[in-house]
Amino acid sequence: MLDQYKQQRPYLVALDSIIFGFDGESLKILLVKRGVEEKTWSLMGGWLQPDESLGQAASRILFELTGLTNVYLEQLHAFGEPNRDPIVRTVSVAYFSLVKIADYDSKISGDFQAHWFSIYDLPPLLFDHGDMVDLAIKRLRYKAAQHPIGFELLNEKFTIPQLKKLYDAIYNTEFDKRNFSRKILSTNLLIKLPEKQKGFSRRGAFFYTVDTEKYHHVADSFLNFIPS
Amino acid sequence: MLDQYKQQRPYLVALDSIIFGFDGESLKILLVKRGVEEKTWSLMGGWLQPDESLGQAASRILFELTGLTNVYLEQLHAFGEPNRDPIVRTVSVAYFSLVKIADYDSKISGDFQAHWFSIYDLPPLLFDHGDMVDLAIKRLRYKAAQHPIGFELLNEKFTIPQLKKLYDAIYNTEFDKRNFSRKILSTNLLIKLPEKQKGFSRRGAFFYTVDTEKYHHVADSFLNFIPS
DNA sequence: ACAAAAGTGTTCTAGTTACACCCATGA
DNA sequence: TCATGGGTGTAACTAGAACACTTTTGT
Repeated sequence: MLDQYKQQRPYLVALDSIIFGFDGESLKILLVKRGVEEKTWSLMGGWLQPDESLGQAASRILFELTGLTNVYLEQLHAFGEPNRDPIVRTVSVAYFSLVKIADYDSKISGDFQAHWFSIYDLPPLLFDHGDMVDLAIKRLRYKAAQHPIGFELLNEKFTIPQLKKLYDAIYNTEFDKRNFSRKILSTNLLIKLPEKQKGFSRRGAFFYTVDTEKYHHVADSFLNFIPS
Repeated sequence: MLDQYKQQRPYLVALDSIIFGFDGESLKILLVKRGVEEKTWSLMGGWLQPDESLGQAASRILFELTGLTNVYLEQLHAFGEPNRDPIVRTVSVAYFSLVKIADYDSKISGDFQAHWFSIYDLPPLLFDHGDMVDLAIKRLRYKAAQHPIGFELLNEKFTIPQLKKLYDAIYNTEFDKRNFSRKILSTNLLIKLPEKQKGFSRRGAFFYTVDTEKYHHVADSFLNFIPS
């Protein structure tokens, strides 16, 4: 190995994931109580292994703790304050993830205590995980305003009122349902299904599904997605 | 140290900066030829030291190589493919920086060969630095569309035509000067100075300067900043 | 007086907002 | 039949796009 490399100090590299879910009413984050600090809630996290990329590591850790695969996962920010982990200096790369809460299997996390918390009512968090969450919420709002990523938090089939509730929850406001549905439908990203949702309202709302073809194709070209 | 930590492998952590500058005509990036790979152009980079945060390290490295302080520096993305550096596994956190090209002192980089390249005419780059640059350009476009960060690339005093040329260069297009100046001035972020630029055109264009007070205040609240 | 860049105004269009009533259905 | 949530239309306003002529001044 070259001198230039030998002189350098290595550091532990961790991955932490902010996992967003939506239960139909409010926007939630999945937190766990784990190892070192059993008394404090923290994000789901783990260590980078020698044979994997950062994204692969985040994805693996998410799978190990939740059983979920094929979820929306995006790098958020690297955190590296010298003392962010008081035991050993660790650089943590935070990811944020959007999951379909119904697909999450709570048995998987096994020895961990895991719980979904409303983003408006979070407990104190380990290390700088609170900063990570704050940034993730900001990023979600920023991003969801311009790209229709909200679908990632809903089931395959969903209704317009459900989607509106999700956006209401993300922005902690109430959008106008007429403008909302007009704007959403004008993207032409939704396919109306013949079935209606039963049981929730008397009339029942039509189910829609995402035109995944178009969705992935245009995913990068959106601006100004929030309705009034 | 706890077992959980001991079992983990540490990695080298590097910082690499994509440094944007604008010479009045085209948008440029500062590249160097350095140590290991003397034949290949690369981004300015260095190693994370034990006592500094990621941002501090990026800032220090930028200073050491360019003499610049107080520049716009923003974290871009962490890159961690297992073999991105074929010699030793290294995680690199990329930053992007906007500097006033006139302030850059080429003598500082000393033993390094350093050169400004047009973003539309870049040489092959070391490791995954090409990916970093691509992402940085994308981010600059995305960001400059919504936040008036363009000022960071110009001198204290600048003219509207200069600012338009900068935006033309960023987006590789030509904006309409009437719409451009209307939109820029409508932000109320510019203060018109009594002096005119001499020597470039016969008539001379008025200088403006940024109302830094307002600028920093509203920096986070901009959307839809690109004129037609 | 002319060349070269600076500066400025208007019309048209498209998108956003605000707002209220009828519909379908199960109980 | 009535209560509940689902679904839709229109008018006013605002922002963006397209477009051309006049002004200043050094040579």
